[in-house]
Amino acid sequence: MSSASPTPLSDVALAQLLRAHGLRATAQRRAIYGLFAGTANGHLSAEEVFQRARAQLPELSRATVYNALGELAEAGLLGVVEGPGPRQFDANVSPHHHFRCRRCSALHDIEPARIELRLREPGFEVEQAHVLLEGLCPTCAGETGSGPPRPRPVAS
Amino acid sequence: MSSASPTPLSDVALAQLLRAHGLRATAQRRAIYGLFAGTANGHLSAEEVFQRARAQLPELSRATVYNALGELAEAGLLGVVEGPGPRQFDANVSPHHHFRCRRCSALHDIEPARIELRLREPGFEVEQAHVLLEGLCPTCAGETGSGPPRPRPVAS
DNA sequence: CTGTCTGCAAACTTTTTGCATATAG
DNA sequence: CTATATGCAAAAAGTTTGCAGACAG
Repeated sequence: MSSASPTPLSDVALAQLLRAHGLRATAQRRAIYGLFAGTANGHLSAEEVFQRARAQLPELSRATVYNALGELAEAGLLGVVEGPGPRQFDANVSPHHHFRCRRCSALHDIEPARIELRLREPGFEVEQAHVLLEGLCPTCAGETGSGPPRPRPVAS
Repeated sequence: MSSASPTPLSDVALAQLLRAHGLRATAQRRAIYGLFAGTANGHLSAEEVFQRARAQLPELSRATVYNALGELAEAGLLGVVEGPGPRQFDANVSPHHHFRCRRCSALHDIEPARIELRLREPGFEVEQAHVLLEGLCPTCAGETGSGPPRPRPVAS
């Protein structure tokens, strides 16, 4: 979780990806989307994107960040995670779920294949499901409450 | 869904409920919580609460509404639903899930019993699950795309 | 009475918008 | 060259806060 950036994706590749999705490959969009390509399954808020991207493009404005993120999300290149606090944008576009540990506060990605979900309610046509599970992760479940509860700050 | 208000709850009952939860039974809180008691499983935003409650208490201010809603939620009398757009407060405190129709934007409550959910991931101890389903509700699924797609603004 | 709650207004955070300029294709 | 994207700044939307006065208990 510390520095897993398995897909540094070249500027050229970024540009091609953007254009393949009907977006002009501007420097701003390349920088912004590049952040996600280099952040594995990281979740970033608009403000975080703004701060990081501005390191490369000091002229960058928030409006552009919001525009770009919205366009990237609409193009299907980014996922959006709503919740308490600011909207989070997610490099992981493939549908997936989350597990939050009530002890260490870590947020784990859960692959859809790992979850068995069925709605027994006639008439409703389910197209997508967002599941947030809460409880104890393997690590914290192992430490049988003997250790002190670690309220890990925020991390991800 | 139109006017199911099975529990009009008297002012006295409201006051007792509030005090039972450690909150002073002020006129504002009675009016605000009364809205929910009369709204079955309705979801209301802070602004909607403000508008409706002000009908009874013209002096009511937004700050008080936000304060009261926060206190009611913290006291366990209201649930909070985060999502796109404003925070929604929920009269239904018992754990349950939601289904949002992508056509009419309505938010339906789904009882936990209606959902079959299992995590096939060893080590994780699930204690709670929050499921948000998206798709077509019975009404919109019935209108087989023949009717014009109604991107109903916001309504709820 | 006393501590909590309210109303007001202002600040704050997050996101959107209008318009002139810059740039991708 | 032309349509689209950017930057700036201001506004909109949602929420929180500080403080003097009001009210529940």
